[in-house]
Amino acid sequence: MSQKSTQSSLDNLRNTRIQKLNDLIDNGINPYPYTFDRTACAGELHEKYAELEPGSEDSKVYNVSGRIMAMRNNGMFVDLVDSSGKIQLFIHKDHVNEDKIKLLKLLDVGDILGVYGAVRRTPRGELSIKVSDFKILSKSLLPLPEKWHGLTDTETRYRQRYIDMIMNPEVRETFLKRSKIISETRNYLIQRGFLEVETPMLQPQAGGASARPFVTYHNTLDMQMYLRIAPELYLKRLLVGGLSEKIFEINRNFRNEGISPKHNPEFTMLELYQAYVDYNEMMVLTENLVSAIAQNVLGTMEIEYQGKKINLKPPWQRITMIGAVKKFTNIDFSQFLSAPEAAEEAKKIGVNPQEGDSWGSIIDQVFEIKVEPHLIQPVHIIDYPRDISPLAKPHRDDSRLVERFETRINGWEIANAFSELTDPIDQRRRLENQINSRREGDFETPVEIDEDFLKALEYGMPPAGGLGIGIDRLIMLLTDSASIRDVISFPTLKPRHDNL
RNA sequence: GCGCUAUUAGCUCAGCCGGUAGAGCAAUCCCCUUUUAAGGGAGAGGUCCCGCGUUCGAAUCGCGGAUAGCGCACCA
Repeated sequence: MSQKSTQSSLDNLRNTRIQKLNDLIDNGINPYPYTFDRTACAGELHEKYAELEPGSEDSKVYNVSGRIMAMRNNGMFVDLVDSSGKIQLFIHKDHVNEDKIKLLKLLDVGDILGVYGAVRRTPRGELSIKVSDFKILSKSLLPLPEKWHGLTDTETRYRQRYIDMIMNPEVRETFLKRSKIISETRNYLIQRGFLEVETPMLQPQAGGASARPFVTYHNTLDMQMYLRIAPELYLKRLLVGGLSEKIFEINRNFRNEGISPKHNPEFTMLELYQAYVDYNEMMVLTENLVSAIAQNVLGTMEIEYQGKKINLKPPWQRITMIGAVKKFTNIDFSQFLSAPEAAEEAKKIGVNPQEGDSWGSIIDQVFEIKVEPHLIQPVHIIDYPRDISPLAKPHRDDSRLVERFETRINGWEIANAFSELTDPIDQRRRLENQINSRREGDFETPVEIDEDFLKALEYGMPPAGGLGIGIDRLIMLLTDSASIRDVISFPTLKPRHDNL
């Protein structure tokens, strides 16, 4: 077998570039220098010289840097891209030292280049930099995907997000918006007196939600630990502590469950608590927060998601859960108060609850199947059954219900909020009931009570409204992204053991 | 976890009634030189995802596996 045939095509492409790298070094050039004195970016120049006439030029020299994305006419024309946009370079032997012109053939698409030159608009109208000198800032050894079709392979896009970002400007745009959405959220809350806090991700028991946790182990403490499924129980402890009457946390939760276009094992949650208010206040806060983010990041409250127009302008519609179910199924579950009766009614419309499911759980199942798909425009679904909401305060007018709402947009649960349960005796009873009704193979219900959380409540927690917003899904909506993987820079994937 | 679909050159894709692979782009060399997916020419580049099987012969058919996407289940 010849030596050549043992090399892959990629190896050959890479070796060609390594040869160029060595040629640069032989010419006394460091292909990986330390700095470049950048004085302008592409977008800035396009803005500044928008009025420059074709064929004319300015005398001011700028230093611009970025990645080479295309080369035409043997390097005479180069497309240079930085985070602000693209600008064409005009590298002509009349304006550049002869030795430097020779170096042009050692450049490749993908290299990071710094250039010095005046701005000029070509006779054909393309704003360009008439390069007088250039400096290689990083020699690229691996070829980028072709310029026309770009990178479309979903697996490579997610595994090597950096290529995805280089090739697909809309991907950069999405992550830019993600960053803005999160900082707008922070700004909004901080401006209104909320204090940002951090609570444990590594917890001795995973509480505050119903989900299967990731299990890990601490060696020195010699104990099993869990990655948090929610920060709720710790944030409430802080409310007991009185650190601030308004607190929030934006951070990761981890749930050891299925992966789908709407679920990633680690995802970002906003949870906030405000003392002395109830869930009514949380509804107002939710719609004001979400609509303000849309306005500030997108410049509009009217968005379009996968072809569906959604208007985020407050106020948002409110409907009780039982009322919503009645509206779409004609079944009034307030007339069927026992679980067997409710199950009977559910079966009539093709929803089949499991034996032993509670009244509230049956309504929830009917809601999910029969109502949820219709809720495209923002709507607060209020007053949930008590038995599926162990952390919410009983409804002041109806003991079977709690003061809880979930905000639906595009059918998705975007927010979940309650008048928080602050009665330590009731809270203990609810958590005990939950544990007692735990079924075989249920990995989602905690095995034991978080005694310290109950102890904290016994010291006295102020009445409070609490709100959780799934940030990734909100970002999906605001960026028109079909998959949660499109808004998480490195989504969870199985590692590959081949060479990809 | 189950089902469906996909996996061929660095990238984007053809080829799939079984006869041991093709294009465009990129890369290399030559020509041209104010281009915009620049143009013209030449040559090169492949474990057809992996394994086993059927067959005279498998990229193509069968079985098993890997990874991904989508759907279902679980959930936010």
